[in-house]
Amino acid sequence: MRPRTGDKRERILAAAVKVFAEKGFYCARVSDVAREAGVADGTIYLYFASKEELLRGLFEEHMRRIIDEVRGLVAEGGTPADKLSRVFSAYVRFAEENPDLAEVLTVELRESGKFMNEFAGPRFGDFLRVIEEIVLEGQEQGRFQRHLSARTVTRAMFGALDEICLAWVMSKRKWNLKRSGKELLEVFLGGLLSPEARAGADAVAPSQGEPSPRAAGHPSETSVNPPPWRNA
Amino acid sequence: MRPRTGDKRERILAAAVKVFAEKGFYCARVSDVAREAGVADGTIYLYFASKEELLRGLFEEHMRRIIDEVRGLVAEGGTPADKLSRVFSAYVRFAEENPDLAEVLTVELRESGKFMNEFAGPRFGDFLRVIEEIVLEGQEQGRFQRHLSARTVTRAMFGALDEICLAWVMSKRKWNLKRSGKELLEVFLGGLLSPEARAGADAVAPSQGEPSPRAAGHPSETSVNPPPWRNA
Amino acid sequence: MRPRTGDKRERILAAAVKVFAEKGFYCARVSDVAREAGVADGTIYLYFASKEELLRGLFEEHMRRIIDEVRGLVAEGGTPADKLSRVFSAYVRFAEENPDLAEVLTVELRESGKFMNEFAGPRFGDFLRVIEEIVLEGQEQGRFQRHLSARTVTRAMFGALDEICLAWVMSKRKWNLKRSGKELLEVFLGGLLSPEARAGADAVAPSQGEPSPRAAGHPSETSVNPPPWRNA
Amino acid sequence: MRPRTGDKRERILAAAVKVFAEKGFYCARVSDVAREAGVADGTIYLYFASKEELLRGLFEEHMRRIIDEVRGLVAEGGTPADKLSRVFSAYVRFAEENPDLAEVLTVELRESGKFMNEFAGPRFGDFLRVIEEIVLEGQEQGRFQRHLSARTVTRAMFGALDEICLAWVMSKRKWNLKRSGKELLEVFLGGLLSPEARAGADAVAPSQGEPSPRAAGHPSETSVNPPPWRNA
DNA sequence: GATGAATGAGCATTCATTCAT
DNA sequence: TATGAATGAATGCTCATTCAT
Repeated sequence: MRPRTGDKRERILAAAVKVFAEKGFYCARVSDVAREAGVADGTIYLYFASKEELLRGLFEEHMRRIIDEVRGLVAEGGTPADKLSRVFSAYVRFAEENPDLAEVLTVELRESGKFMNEFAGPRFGDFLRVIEEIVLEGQEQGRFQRHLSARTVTRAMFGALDEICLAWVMSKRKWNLKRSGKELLEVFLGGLLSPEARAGADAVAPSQGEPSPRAAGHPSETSVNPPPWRNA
Repeated sequence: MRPRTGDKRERILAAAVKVFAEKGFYCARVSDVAREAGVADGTIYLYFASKEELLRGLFEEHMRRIIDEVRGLVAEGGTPADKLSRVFSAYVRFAEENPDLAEVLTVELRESGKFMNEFAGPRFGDFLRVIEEIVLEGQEQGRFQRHLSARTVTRAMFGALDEICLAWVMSKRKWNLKRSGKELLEVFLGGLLSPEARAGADAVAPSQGEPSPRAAGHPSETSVNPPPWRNA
Repeated sequence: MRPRTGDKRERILAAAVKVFAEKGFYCARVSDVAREAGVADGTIYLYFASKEELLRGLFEEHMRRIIDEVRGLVAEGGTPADKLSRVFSAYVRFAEENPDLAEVLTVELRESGKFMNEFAGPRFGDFLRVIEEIVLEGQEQGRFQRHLSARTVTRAMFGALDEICLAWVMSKRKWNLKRSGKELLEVFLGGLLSPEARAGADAVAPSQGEPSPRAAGHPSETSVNPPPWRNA
Repeated sequence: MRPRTGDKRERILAAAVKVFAEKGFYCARVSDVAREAGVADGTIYLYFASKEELLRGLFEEHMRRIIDEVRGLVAEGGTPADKLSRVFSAYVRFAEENPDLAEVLTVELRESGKFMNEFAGPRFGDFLRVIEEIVLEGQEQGRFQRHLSARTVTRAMFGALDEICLAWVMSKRKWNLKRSGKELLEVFLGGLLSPEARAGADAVAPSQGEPSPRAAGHPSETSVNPPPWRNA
């Protein structure tokens, strides 16, 4: 019944994600987005004040969703390691399911400090804070090493995850991203867990459950995980 | 009136680093670079075929230097952990000493996959390969966990380091980057080292030399390491 | 304020004719054409892909019209001499009525062989072919001398007509072009007609109707037909 | 012994002819001319004040030679028809021997009225005047039709000759230009000669000396004189 | 004289944004 | 609301010309 008023805004945002991912924000023309969305150029300005506002809108919209989802995952409880595990999985799944969006958020987030500071910053900070709280919780519980800066570790985890996802997107999705996410989690937990926690049952040992996994290591691995670079 | 410092090509490259870092590649005007370099607009085109070639030149030039330096560090020998330690330190020092360049390399490296694949790719791949070889060596020696994908770990390390450095640059260098680099190394070695290696003397235990450092963790730490986000 | 006369594309083409005639294609700036047309610079690019395409468009448009008109004149029938007479008259009238256009077509047609061959060539060839057919017809009927190359004669007629018109245009229209056209026709028919045809009634004897016209020749003539050169 | 001071000027002029013929005056770069001449860009400015002066110099130089040559031919005496015959032959030979120069003089002479009026005009006028005098002489002697404007006829002859030569140059010299020149002369004399002169022995009847020349006319002719247009 | 690196005015073209319909 | 033709400021790049060597 509703004449899909909201629909058009969504179509524009979706088109923007696709076009920005393809050509980059600066190379993308507003008319490209309009064509992709099936609306007139001018129509975009009924919903967004400018091309930059369109990017900001895109950011706000999706980051809110992502943060909400991550908060939900954290609220499910469990050990901090469990929570991190869920967050890593969610992040990877998100990138797999929305590669264009992942690319835009990842790449454009960095383009221009001005941009980032002006509006990407706040939301992005919220996102990092949610993760940081998990790390802090782990440190308070004595499960994570206390002498590490939670902030640094958090940002590092984000950087690592983000880089892996970007590499995966840019390489045209040529390898198993889920598995990479699990390895990442394993590495970070390995580095984070305190000796006591490590001795206990807390550790999430993803691939260690399989006895003598892949003893030969990298040779066979190559076919499983094609190099993130070497795109040619 | 005209500064005679250094070769004109170098002056242009240096100016490009500064201007691109300030405004981003797309927002920077060629005439901005020219003014910064103290040359006429046209002069830039005597050394670079286009604005894009200027960026490419900047990339080539500096990546080569960085890779050479890293290779030198690796050639100094020692355990893989030692090598990683030196690489992490060098990377951090590089970012500290060339924040503008670090920002440009980091940010523009991501802008547009086309871009990356065309010319950033090769050099960037070389860089990653050098690190990957350290990881592979560690795995072959049984010091690093064999079941992890060296490629994934390598890319994750780069992503983490890069993110930390970018955060530091963007936050106007408000905290001790060297220390963050050491923590990063500790986390990754913690996740990488095999149980046997961990038991031995191989582990680089950066902050563990100080007995129970900063048991209170984050509260006091906050003032030491201001948040990487929260730029205001 | 904005003149609504005619279609915008037409206005731009008309402006281009005027500006190109005044300053020549290469010296004319696109913004000159825009100002003359009363549109914004960018508007021109809604109708023509480039400055060069604007010239091509101008060519196509007018040559088509001219060729159609000449074809119509030929279709009216009569002896080949009659047809040539009509074509010569039409050409002269066209130059008189569209001096700017005549100048552009004439001058730019020659500028650069690349140019000519690429797009002026086809239409221009069509134009010449129409005339050549008249000459061939005359030769077949035995009215025109058969040993002459129809092609050479055709091209010579075009060159002569064109030169006369250009001289007239460049001299600021200072003399009677129609009369020059008639003389030209007379000269060419004099050279073309076969002895038999000349003896018959076929010859168009333009000024011979007037008994011993202007026996004194050039002295008095000078004031009637000011020199085509000597523009001052 | 002379260090060839004049030599360099000649080399530059020759290079300019070649380059201007290839790319046209406006598309040719001064550095193209310099490279072709084997001198530095700046050197050109030791001999010519500007790019335009270079063109003007080229014009002056060659037109003077041409005019002198034509004057010499006229001074050889004979009937006006003989003189015209020699002039036509010389013009054609000139184009055959200097196609690049012919193209430049022909094409650039027309590009831009400003150009022509400012400096090409005078020399070009001299050239035409020499021919006009032949025509006037013929009219005074009663050999050429008196009622025709000598000026118009002269300009027409030039236009026709010029057009034929240009077509020949542009078509990559694909046919016999000398023969076309002879036909042109024949046509013009045919149109010019007064009935009395025609009856006498004055007429130059180029191909009529050969009995029943080419009775079949144009069919076989096609292979002799490939079409001036139809470049493809 | 000769050079060619450097200059910077000039211009074609793009594209975010507007607004009459 | 929606349109898309029109706008015109903005900018990468060219190239004739200069001048220190």
